[in-house]
Amino acid sequence: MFELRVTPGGNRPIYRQIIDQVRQAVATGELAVGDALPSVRQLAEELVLNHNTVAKAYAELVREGVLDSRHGRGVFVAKRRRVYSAGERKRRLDQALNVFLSEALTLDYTPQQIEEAVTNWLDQMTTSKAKDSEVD
Amino acid sequence: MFELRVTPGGNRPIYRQIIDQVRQAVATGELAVGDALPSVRQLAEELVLNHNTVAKAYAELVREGVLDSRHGRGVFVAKRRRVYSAGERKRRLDQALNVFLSEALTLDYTPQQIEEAVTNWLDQMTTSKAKDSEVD
DNA sequence: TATAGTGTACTGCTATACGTGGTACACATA
DNA sequence: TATGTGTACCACGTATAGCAGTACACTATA
Repeated sequence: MFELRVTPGGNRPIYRQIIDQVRQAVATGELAVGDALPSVRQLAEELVLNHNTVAKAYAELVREGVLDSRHGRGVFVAKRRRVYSAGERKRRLDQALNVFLSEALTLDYTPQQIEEAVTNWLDQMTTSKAKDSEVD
Repeated sequence: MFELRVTPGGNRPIYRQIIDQVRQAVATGELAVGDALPSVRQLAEELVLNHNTVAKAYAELVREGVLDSRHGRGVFVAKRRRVYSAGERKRRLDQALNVFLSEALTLDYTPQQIEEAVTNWLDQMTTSKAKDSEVD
């Protein structure tokens, strides 16, 4: 079962935390294509949040192509699809990478340690569930 | 010479962009220990910003241990030092890594492509200038 | 000593983001 | 018909981002 945890008052906004965790769950295969997510109000009640906050997170995930929403039915994990142009896609990766590496290097981790951490996480995230991902 | 570029109205706050770029410049060695940074007002004028915005970015970098500020003299690249406990340090790395990987995987990059991108950037960032970093 | 440049700390103001609370409507399903 | 769904509002309070201006203490240099 898909579990979500959230910490209000953290450095990261609540709806962002939801986005991060859903992204990760989809990436690892913990949530498979077609799986239903908890309804807006149900998840809001679980996490003691306002339903608008949950809806905001879901809406962004739909915009990103991670989720599909069907009016009156619920929200579901979407079939993999590209929502950004090639340039925009690369631009977003570069920015994310730049932010991450600057942070890691500032924390005084060595390049070796960083590469190792990345590899470990990727292994951990992708070996848990088999996934078929065809990419150009 | 150390150059900075900033885009207002972007998804990332201006003072954050300054922080990111200074972090990166220090990490790559483009800015060496002891180097002076542009003064608060000078940089503010260059970037057409308020000096408070620059001061805010510098203040955070001082808090992180990246910069030293000497009253009446200026701000300088600090000698490497740890400002976080071991636990906090790891916690921050994990969060940064989680955010980055979720983003990259959502963008539909494969683990192989991600590892390659990380390696390339680290090479590019660290081969430009030699750095001595002793880590436990 | 006087002056200029430095970091720092305020106050006030505007705009935006975040989150809550409530209401309402259209859709789907049993 | 009744219930649960996504979605779209509005109002409100709080926090963050950024600008503008002012002020003060420090440092260096003429």
